Amino acid sequence: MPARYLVARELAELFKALAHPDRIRIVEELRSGERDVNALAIALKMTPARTSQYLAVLRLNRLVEERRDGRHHFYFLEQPDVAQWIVTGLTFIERRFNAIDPAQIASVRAIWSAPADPPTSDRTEETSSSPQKD
Amino acid sequence: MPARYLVARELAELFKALAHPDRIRIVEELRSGERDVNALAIALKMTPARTSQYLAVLRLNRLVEERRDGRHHFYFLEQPDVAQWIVTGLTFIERRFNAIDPAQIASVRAIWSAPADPPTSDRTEETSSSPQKD
DNA sequence: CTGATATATTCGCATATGCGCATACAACGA
DNA sequence: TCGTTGTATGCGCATATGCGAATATATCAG
Repeated sequence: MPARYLVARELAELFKALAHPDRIRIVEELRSGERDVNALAIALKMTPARTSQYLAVLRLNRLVEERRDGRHHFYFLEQPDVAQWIVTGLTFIERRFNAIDPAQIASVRAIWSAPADPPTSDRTEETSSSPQKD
Repeated sequence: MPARYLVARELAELFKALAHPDRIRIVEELRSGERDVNALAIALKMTPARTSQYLAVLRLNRLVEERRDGRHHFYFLEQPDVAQWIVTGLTFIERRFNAIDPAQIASVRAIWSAPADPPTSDRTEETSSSPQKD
């Protein structure tokens, strides 16, 4: 079995794992440290169920790891470098359509490239009005 | 509309475009210069129809460009850096499963990282036994 | 220990998208 | 016109997605 094809297949799996906006945003969120499922769900405005499913996909691809503490399941980047790699990918979407203002990409690049924000010390119980730089 | 989500969506489109082994291999082939559809189809052991479809996906995502010369449609990387970026992605699949021998990844990395082979001067008419380092 | 609550995962189902294939169609050169 | 080259279309199938409900699992009160 040709090695090049095998490797291409695994690469394709990696790309598939990241081929969803919400999964990319999860990686983005985790740059600044571990989060539990609920905190992620709130930050990304998703249900815990979907959040958990996306995390499962990322976990299967060895992109995140789980740490349990009581009822909370904390997730963190298993390979933090992947975040920077994704940022590099912004280079290749700048020429895509005109759907995106280059200034928006620049601002997102700045956010991702900046030293990660420490996790806000919010309690996970707060269900709304968490500060977001969306 | 939150900029971060918009950008994440475009990134996800990029990942989707690359989320198939054959499309990755097309990028790989094009590292060494432009190829026409038939040459790619032969090298990748696919039908011209599928090859053309995959090229269309890559073209929509601004990863390849087309140059027509008579009956032949030549394709080449619009953003050659994307090949090196994909190679970097190999870093993140080395820990995936044990499906792949690390030595295989290393060899593929070497192939991709090496200065691209000049296109073999094969005629496109040869339908089999083209030299491959699979 | 029992029951109630908080947290996270899994399941079932409907819909959408991607894939592979075959085939029809279009563009070009001889 | 005829063969070559490439693209577009339609079909069957598999997989991904989104959502709500059901099911764990852990904590806590009594």
